[in-house]
Amino acid sequence: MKIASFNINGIKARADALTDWLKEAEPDVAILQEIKSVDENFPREIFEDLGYNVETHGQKSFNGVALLSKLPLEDVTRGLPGAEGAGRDGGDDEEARYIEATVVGETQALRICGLYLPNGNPVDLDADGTPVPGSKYDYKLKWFDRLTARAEALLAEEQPFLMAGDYNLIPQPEDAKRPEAWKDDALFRLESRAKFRRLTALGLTDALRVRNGAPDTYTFWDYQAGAFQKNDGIRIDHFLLSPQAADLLTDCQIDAFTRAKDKPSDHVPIWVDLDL
DNA sequence: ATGGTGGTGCGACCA
Repeated sequence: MKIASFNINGIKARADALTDWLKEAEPDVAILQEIKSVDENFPREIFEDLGYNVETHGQKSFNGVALLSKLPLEDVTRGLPGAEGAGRDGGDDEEARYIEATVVGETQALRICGLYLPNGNPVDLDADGTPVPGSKYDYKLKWFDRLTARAEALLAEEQPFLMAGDYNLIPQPEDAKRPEAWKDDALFRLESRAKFRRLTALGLTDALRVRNGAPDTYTFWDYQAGAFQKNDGIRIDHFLLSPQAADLLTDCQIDAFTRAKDKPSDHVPIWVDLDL
């Protein structure tokens, strides 16, 4: 089963590019981020015509995640648990960044968690260096904690699951062409990386890291300054697999070719193949 | 490096 993740940076601008890639790559499941659309305006018919079931968790203008699947999507839930009081304004977290569903393979079921982790910039710190409550950076770190809590709950079930999407996180210096340029950025600061490490240390496998240790392997290049042409990229889109899912992993690749086409997203797809 | 580009949706805000 081929499962892909793709931050499309707006469904309106990317409908054609996304359709072309789906026809070429033929994933069984596509986990989408930054649809930048409310549910009612997502052009679901385009993807239903290609044989996909469609589940969205949208929002006006920003964020928004979706799942496309050739197999039925069961037990769909929207939103990361722990939203109560977790918004930046102290209210509930209403940003559409998380969706879960179960797909049933030939031998067993797989829980799929699609996520769009907050960017976290600008980094806003108190005089003593602690993230300012209510700041974007504070929201990112707390969102990481909620994701980790969700992973702990799923791990307790000892079933195959994966958490995939745009983590807005560069795990290691080798995951950036110019790590020094990202030193103080929310995507690479040590506090952010510690959160990611804590999550993976629960026992989750970074699928690309174990399947493909090739250097200069990135999933995002800025639109500016010819970043893609210079391969001045970062690896921030990740597949984290539970132990039971990691046992089924047969491949993990990045479809960087999509970045060279017309009207590309600034991200490219990453996918895994699981033997289920 | 000061967003230099690009998306959403029509004024900013986000990345």
